[in-house]
Amino acid sequence: MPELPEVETVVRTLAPALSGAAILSVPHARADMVEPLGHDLAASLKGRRIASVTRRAKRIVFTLDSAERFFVHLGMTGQLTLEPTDGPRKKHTHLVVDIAGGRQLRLVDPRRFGAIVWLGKADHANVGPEPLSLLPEQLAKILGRTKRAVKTALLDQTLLAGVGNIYADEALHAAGIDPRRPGNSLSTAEAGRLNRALKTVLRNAIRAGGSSIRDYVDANGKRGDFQARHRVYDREGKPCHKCRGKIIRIVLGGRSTHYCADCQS
DNA sequence: AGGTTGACCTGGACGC
DNA sequence: TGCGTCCAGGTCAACC
Repeated sequence: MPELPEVETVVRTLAPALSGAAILSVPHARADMVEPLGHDLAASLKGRRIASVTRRAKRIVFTLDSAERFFVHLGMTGQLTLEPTDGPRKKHTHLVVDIAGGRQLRLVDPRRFGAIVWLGKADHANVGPEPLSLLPEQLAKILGRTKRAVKTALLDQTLLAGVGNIYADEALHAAGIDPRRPGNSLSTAEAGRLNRALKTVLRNAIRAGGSSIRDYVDANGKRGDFQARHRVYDREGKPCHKCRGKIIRIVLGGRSTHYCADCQS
């Protein structure tokens, strides 16, 4: 579900409420969703304060007053919300953190593709640069090193962090680039266009509060609006907004891929 | 070694 | 109504 704009929206709705807040206890943490396996999350969090809530890639990062960190990854169906302590607990609630002031931070994730990862003082591993602060020559270099389809390369989190299936398709459409093109076949100008398109699409999506296809909500339970402005994602058979061409759907690297047969080739 | 495929899960939409 | 099939904002490990 959640890509960079959705995760960023969750962070922005959580941070004001949680910065400086005290963690009272951890009444529930599903053991098989905590990494490293067997780590005692409750013991690590109890009595600490949350210094900040930030985003890195698709990860919601909590920094404690001890300078230790953990992050929540939402997988496909994760929802991280703030609820009143006495509010009803939804099915598939896998993490509950008691916060001072009668609030609970809760993770609901039916498919359980998400995770709660204790970092301690270690750094994030295996995540590429952030697309919102990427220079055009950096993107050109990243793509120039692979002959995989450019769409597939954009999804590789070790190359670029935070872009997922929706925004890869949307950015390639905005840049007018065929998603099947080998990464190393893009010209410098095309890489530059793609770099700009990624930033524009991601920023607009953040401004709209993300895309809610089915599950995604922010920390207050509110859905995003960006799905109404998708140009290609989930628009198979519909007309292209740019050229009236037909949006087609193919499978690339095992992922559903949408593009305009006319203005992206 | 780079690149592709299936597995991990639940639930909603669809067809019969 | 009730099955069975397919699909989904992500990421790994296991394979060619």
